[in-house]
Amino acid sequence: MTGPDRRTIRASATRATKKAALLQAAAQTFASKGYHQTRISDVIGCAGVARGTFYLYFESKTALFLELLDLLLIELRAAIVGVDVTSHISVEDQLSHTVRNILAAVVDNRNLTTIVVREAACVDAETDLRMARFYRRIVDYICCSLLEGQKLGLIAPDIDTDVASMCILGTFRQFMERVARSKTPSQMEVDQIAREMLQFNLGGIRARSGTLLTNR
Amino acid sequence: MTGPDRRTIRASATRATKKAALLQAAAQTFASKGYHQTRISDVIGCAGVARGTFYLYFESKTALFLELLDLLLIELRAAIVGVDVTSHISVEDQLSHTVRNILAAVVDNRNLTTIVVREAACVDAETDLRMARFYRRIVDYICCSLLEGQKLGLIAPDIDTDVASMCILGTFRQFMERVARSKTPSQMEVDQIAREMLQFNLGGIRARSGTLLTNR
Amino acid sequence: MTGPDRRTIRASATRATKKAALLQAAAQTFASKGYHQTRISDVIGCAGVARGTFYLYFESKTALFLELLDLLLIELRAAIVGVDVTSHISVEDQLSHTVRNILAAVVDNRNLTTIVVREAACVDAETDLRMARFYRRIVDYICCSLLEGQKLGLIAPDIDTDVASMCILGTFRQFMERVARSKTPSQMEVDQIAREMLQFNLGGIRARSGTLLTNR
Amino acid sequence: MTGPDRRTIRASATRATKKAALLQAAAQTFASKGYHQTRISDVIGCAGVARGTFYLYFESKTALFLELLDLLLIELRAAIVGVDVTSHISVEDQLSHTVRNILAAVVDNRNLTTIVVREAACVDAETDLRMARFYRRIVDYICCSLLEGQKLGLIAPDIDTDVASMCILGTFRQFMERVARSKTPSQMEVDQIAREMLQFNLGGIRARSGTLLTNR
DNA sequence: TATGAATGAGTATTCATTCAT
DNA sequence: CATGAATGAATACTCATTCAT
Repeated sequence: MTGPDRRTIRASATRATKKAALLQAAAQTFASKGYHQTRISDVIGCAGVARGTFYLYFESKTALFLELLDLLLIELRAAIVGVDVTSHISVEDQLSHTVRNILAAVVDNRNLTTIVVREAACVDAETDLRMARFYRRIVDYICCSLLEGQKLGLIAPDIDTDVASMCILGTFRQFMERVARSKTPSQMEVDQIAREMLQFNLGGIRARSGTLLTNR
Repeated sequence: MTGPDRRTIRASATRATKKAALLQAAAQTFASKGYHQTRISDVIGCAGVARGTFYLYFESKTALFLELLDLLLIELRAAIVGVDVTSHISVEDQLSHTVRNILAAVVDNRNLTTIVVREAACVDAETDLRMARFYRRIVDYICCSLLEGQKLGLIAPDIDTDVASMCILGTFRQFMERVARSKTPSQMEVDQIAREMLQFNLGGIRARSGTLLTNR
Repeated sequence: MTGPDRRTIRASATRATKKAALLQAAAQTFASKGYHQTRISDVIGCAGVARGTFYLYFESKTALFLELLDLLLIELRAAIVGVDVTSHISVEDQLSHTVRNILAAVVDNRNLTTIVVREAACVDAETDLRMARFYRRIVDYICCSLLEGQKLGLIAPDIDTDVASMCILGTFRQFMERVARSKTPSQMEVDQIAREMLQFNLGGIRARSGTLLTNR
Repeated sequence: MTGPDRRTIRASATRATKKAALLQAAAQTFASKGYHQTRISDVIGCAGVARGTFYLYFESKTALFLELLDLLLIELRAAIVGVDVTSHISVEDQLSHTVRNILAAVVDNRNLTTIVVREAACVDAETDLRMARFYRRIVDYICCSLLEGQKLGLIAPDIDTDVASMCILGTFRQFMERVARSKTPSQMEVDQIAREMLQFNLGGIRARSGTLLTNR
């Protein structure tokens, strides 16, 4: 009676486990050896799974990469929370929270970040496209937010929102790069970076009245 | 007949020509198809050179990539001119000039930029290392400059120079990414971007007195 | 509940059904895609049976083919009825009947014919052997019949029975080939072919008195 | 001066040699082990050539098969010579010559015949198509010839040329099958078979006046 | 019996590199 | 210097078969 149910449950549990194991193994191997240097053997060896089994869960090596890519992009999207100007929480605090979220997502997915930062563009036309689309959307989103801010009088009207959004994205990507390359930063470091990155970007979109730097 | 000199000259002329042709061909092909999708056949076909000849000029496909990488890094290094605080030209004007230089170098070497931005990290341990080193040096350089600025009282002392330099590099890299992906921007666009990027970054390292953005 | 008998019966009924379904599915798939292009998945998918179940009924893919092969060979053997010279029915009428039988068997088993004609020789050493043996027996049988006919004075003694039997088999095999390749011929067409094929073969073993064809 | 010429000559000689060696090796291996059981390793091992070299001369294993197939078909086509009714040589002698030619071509290309007879239909859609087309053309050719013969009064008008041409082709194909399966027949045997096969087929298209066989 | 997830041996093809000419 | 035919190591993917449930 409980036979089939149990079997089904166990089976699907195994299924989930196997796929997770493969994703985990791939994340590790891709991150340490790079996509092109990684052989299917490496992944299945690391996951403790037979060769054929791999293709039970993934159509191809590329498809596997794509799933990993999506995993990170989903995390990042989730971390990006828009600002609610009607909220009683100050915009800066909201932004502070979002920045911390994003940096945390990057740090928490160090392997994925490494993979994405280093190889998303050179695995495949598809992965390249997906990354480009992702970043374009982010830039567009930031740009729209800035324009909105200008309308609301929160941001100086003489800011080139196009360039500013590009710069802001750049600062975040450089952080991703840094995480991908250095050892995982401590929570304290991340907090400090979040704070300073936010300040830097806020400064970047602040009104350009007068020059701060002068050599006389 | 007229002696070895002439032959040598002609030969070395040809030599230079062939190598240049191969580099040019590789830059094009790598930029359009990507390093891993590019076959030696593609390069020699495009350069009009025989297969064996390729290996007279380059040790390997990787070595070829490395040379291209260096070409761009040299250009970029050349474009980066430090600020002379004793000069009669204002710091901001000097910076403005440098930024314009850098952006121009990027735009002028669009193919190389594309290649480097997309693949430097996933060709090889060596290329990866070289890129990392290059960017690390830049960050260090910026960081030192900022510290210097703080010492001179040009930059607010509460700036985290570490994070700020990371952000600044990020803004430049995002521009490289943009050039790699979009059509070549016009001179006017580049000028506008240079101006705004500089302002953004200057804003980022400006004293954080009071918040600019507030929703009350 | 009502005892083991019923269950057994039902089970064996299912057994017969499943096996028949698999044979049927295989006949179709092999005929349309060819043995080597057909995957076990295709067969079980078409038969609506689980993968493991397949191996309850057939030892291997080859064994399945062998069973299909046998099905056709049995049909063909059944269709071949020897001539009874003591019968009151004329030899030609008996032959006519047999030819019609054979052609009908071929047409009625179009899928099997297609498979056997096209692939029996290249599936396996075993299938190849079995086909060769089958055809050799047929040739031997025809040959013996012809020798018998010669002894009885029904067939001219100057006929090379070896070659003639080869030719006769050839005409039948060409018909099999034709059925395998074209659409199923109508009953009328088959009858016409049977009549003409018999006449052709009878003509082939007729006494070679004089040449029929002459260009003077 | 004679440098490049010689090299070219030698090179092309080697080229021709290598390709011929591969074709020869493939003919042997395919004939003895069958197309599907033959590995590229078998062919290159037998030809004494490196793996990559194989693909210098053939696009794929299938393409190799196709070339072998064409080799036989060309030989066979060349062996088929039409009858010239205005010639001073009797039609029967002309036919006799052609039949001998065809059988000789089959025997001389025993390996190819074996391959084609056994596998042409199950290698590929393309090979299958090519074989079908070849045989269809032959049948059509025979059929047209028979119709011509009927017009000229050389062949009885009550012959179904469609069926007769099918039968005739069948006799030849059965000979091919026989050569593919048995040891190479001696010249004498082939001559005998040619003579008898011709007589058989001539008998098949002779006027059906009266029955030869009768059991009373 | 029935199932279908797991297995892993098996192979055609690619392509960077070499080297005889 | 120049050539391009030859090389062969390297690898993703398939699919018949098994076996735990």
